[in-house]
Amino acid sequence: MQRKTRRKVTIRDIADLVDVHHSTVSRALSPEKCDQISPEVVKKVEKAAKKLGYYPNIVASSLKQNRSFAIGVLIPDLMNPVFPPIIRGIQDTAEAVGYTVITANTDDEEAKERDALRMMQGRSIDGVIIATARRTDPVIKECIDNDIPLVLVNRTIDHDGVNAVVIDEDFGIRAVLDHLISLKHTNIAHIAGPQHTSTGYHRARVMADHLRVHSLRSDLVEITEKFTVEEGRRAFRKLLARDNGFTAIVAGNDLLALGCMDAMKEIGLLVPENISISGYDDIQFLERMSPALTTVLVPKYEMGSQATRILLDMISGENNGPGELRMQPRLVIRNSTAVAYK
Amino acid sequence: MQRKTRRKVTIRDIADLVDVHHSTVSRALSPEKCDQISPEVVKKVEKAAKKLGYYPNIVASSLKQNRSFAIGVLIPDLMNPVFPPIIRGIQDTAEAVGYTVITANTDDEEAKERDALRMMQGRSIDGVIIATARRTDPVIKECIDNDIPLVLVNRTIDHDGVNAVVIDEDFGIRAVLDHLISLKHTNIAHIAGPQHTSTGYHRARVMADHLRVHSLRSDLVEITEKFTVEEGRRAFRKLLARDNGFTAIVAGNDLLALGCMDAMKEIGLLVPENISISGYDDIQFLERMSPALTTVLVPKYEMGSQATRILLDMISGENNGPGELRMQPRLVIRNSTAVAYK
DNA sequence: CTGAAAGCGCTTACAG
DNA sequence: CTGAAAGCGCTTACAG
Repeated sequence: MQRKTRRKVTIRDIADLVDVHHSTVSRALSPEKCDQISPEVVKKVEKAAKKLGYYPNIVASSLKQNRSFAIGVLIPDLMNPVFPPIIRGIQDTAEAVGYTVITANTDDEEAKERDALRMMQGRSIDGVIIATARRTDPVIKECIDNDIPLVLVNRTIDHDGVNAVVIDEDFGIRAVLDHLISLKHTNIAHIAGPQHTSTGYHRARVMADHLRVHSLRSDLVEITEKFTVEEGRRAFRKLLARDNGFTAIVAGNDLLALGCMDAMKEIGLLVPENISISGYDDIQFLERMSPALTTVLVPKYEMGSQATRILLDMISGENNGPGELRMQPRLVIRNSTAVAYK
Repeated sequence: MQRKTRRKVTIRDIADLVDVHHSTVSRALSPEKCDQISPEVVKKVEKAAKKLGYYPNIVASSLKQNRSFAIGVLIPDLMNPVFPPIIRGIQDTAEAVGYTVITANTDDEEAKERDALRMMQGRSIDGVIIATARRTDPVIKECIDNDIPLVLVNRTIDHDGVNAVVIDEDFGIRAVLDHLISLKHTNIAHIAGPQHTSTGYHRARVMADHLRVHSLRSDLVEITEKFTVEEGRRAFRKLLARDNGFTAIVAGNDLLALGCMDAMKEIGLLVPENISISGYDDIQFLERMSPALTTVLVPKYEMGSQATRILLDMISGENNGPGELRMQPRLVIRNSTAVAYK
């Protein structure tokens, strides 16, 4: 019954079977053009297509149309738990309208970013979602110059003129601070994320602003180079060596917070008894940890799907100019924060 | 300086610049064929390519060669923490040799699996890695019939004749059981994964075999429909309602174990004081949970990269026949298991 | 070592 | 409503 290496069935096979020209088959099978073809022919073509097990060669169609119905996604690292939900949001939204998504990990290295983008351009992607933006980012600038439809997610760049889906950092940081202040904390430290990222930078800035508004110290800050557990650990030790006059820490994200907790454990400090700590992002399973980390929930899946919607609109020319979509985060209070001990 | 909507530079642009035929350019730029071209011409072509910012149109090349240098990956759900490391292993290995990977979530639904595979075939993928296998799987059968190079990862099918990278379940389960037996547990329950998956099925079978070898009860089993926290919770309650004579549980994977722990917490049972529990997979952050879950570490990243290596060999015709690569897991003892209380 | 031609499977003006 | 032709950007026998 089944031949070895069966040749793929093409539009021409259908044309032969129905006895029309293959261009007619192409039209009959196209949702936009099938109304140019008589209903009877359409029906016959559809039947033949089904019978032969036809499915379109997207590669051929891409080449001709110079669009691929694929979008690219650049993330630092899939194994960082913030990203899977974002990507799932992207995939679900893109696939719902027949788009394929290609993701690449850049490990925050500019070279990998460039390579990934090259590859994606070689595959004629119709647009790209970038979660790896640095505040001034030559790769993104290049995308803009090359007119690749583009939306940033989570992080953004300093210049505007580009679509981005980000978090209302002011709201998020203020929620944490108000929470800590209500717990009588007056010396609040900040383990800041990398300052070349908008998230690291803005959270730190907003922190300082609000501390000043409350007339609290704003100099208990340690800056990290990466949003990782190890960097959080390192920064905590450094901060503590410099000044131990704080009772609470606002970490730039959850991984940094976990690193701080590791460092505290090592030297016998208790959370929250000695020091309260909060994270940012609300990655999976935080509620099961010991102690369960208080954090700012970032709507990851929704950011992914919103970014995709915007990108798809750009691709179809329906997007009305670049802008920033600012999503609302939400404070999630768990038991890593408690009343200040002194 | 920069024109709006610049036309992409093609092989013909280079040909014009160097003043050779575009087929010569194609050969000069091809690693395999550039030795058919005089070194001077190769050099000139390369220079021109660089100058013009040329990068190949993979879509066109795919269409002609009927291969795409892309592979597909089918997983149930990116947000399940087992999969990111597997995928990262796949991506790193594939990208190192110039391949692109396209992943799709199937949510364990056959229809989505079919759709995803269709899409991938439409994109002329050169092969596919499947992490969603059921023991008898019509979709996989279809792939085999269609001669799509294929390797299964993590789960496999009952029939052989297909490449698969799996875990040595016998070794893994035995390690857990020996550990629990050494802690004086004699009534050991099993929260089994779905029996239509090879992992769920084999772990349960191996469990029963080894319990019998030790002359222990092997009837304390509750089967789940999905590898999820919620199913673990449900199964635990059901098991407990039926028979409470156990002091330890071997869960079919980590998520099921977490579900059991949730259920225990709800009714005031302590882990490990009242009941010891172990998981399987060793997903991220287990060591930070309370209690930290004892589990069987599955080398996820390595499984991904091995599966990819095998697939790439199949694609290039270097694979010597189908076979099962069985990876060694490793018991990780944490504090969810302790000496039996009675 | 290089060129000219054909073709991969589609889509789309252009006719009629 | 349908057909014939051209072409998307490559690759690759076939010549020479």
